Amino acid sequence: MSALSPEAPVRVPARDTYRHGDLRRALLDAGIELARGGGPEAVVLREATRRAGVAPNAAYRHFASRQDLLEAVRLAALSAMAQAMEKEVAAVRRARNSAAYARDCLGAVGAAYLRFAQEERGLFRAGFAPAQPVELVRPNPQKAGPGGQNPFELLGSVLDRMVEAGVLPASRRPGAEYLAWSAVHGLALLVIDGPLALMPPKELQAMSRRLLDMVEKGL
Amino acid sequence: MSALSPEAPVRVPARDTYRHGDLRRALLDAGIELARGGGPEAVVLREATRRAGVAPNAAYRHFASRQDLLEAVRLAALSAMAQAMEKEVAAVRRARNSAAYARDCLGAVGAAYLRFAQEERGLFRAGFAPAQPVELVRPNPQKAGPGGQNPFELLGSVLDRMVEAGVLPASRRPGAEYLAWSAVHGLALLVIDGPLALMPPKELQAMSRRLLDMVEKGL
DNA sequence: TGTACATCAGTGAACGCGCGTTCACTGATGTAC
DNA sequence: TGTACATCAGTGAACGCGCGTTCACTGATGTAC
Repeated sequence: MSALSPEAPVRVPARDTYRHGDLRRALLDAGIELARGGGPEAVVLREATRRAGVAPNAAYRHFASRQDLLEAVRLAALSAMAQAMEKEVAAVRRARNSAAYARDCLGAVGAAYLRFAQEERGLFRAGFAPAQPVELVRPNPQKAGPGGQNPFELLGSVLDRMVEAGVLPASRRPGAEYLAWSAVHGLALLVIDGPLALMPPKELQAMSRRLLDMVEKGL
Repeated sequence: MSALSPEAPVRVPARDTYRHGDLRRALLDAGIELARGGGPEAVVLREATRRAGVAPNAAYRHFASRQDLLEAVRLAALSAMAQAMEKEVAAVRRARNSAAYARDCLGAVGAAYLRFAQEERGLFRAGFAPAQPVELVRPNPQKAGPGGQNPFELLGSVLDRMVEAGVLPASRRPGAEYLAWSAVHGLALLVIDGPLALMPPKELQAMSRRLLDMVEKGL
């Protein structure tokens, strides 16, 4: 990944004026790229300004602190994740009965989550960099996908659909998102940071399917 | 936690000689205490030497680098965790039939894992600080509990017991530890770093039980 | 339509920080004779 | 039992590092008259 290489070509915007244009966006983009390459701890203010071709302190016109920039990156990461999930759910074919469809949607959400964790390891980690924990579950347009739902809400919708389709007893619905989330989140972390990092992709695929199966059956 | 407070009383060993005695042990203990208070990133070489009452570079007689110290702390953390798990499993009463007993043991392993994560948040995080991912699953006496098994092996033993008791079909045994681990690990992380941090302990308890239930049913 | 002026996005230089790590050293310990 | 000497655990001083952040500034922009 070029974001990781020390001599990565810095994209200097070649300004005609010393006014940047949209420095906030440029810093955020740089921050996202940094997170993509090295997770939350790679989001370094000075490096972001370097990539934007600007003096280090210029960042303070747009972000109150390094933490503030990181927070913006976090929201962007969650939004990207929501987008990936929406896309995967949208691709589920509606042909069969509603029960099977609802189940497939849950599978799609889980699979998208796991895929995102693997393909965007750095962003995934940045998305869960501890800030104030309250917010993660509340609606927030900044971390939503195109459909306006954040990852957590997307999972909730899919579970609702399962209740409607009669696949999930309504009595078991409350809190079910935490159970499903736990299982998938745990696997994601064991894969990207932990002992499953070396498992061949084939087996990993199978493991993911088994896990989603377990969740569905166990919910 | 006093380890976090900046003016924590530094325990100076009051050496009679300038020879320390067991500096390696003292540095390791300091490192563990640091991790306990602030997770892996709080394991700072200089601070460890400060707490041991020794010059910063003295650490290099016993650890090749900061990373090396952190690694030792990681093994200690996993060992502490194994110990907690062993204790909890040992406390399960054997009275009832073997099937119920096997199931209870799995519950005990999971519950101990979750409790350790909550009560020893920093150590827990240090235990999973990414190093070389291979090792986590292989036997290693340094991360074992008194019984000689590391956390992963403990989980495996309990699952074996379930197969013997006829609670878990043998065909589903291979890889089952990853499924169970994923679920519990995910919940642990959502609780200590994530959105479940604010959930009242009562509800958390219930959530844990539901999760372990899901695992057992879904395996 | 032209000018004066407030606004504010960026500059340049500097700060203090604590970190990990290296160097050449000193002085206690244990062993060989 | 006493002495010479190798060993090696700790010292003291210093290094370069990149970081986040603050200061007083400069110069382009947009607005009011």
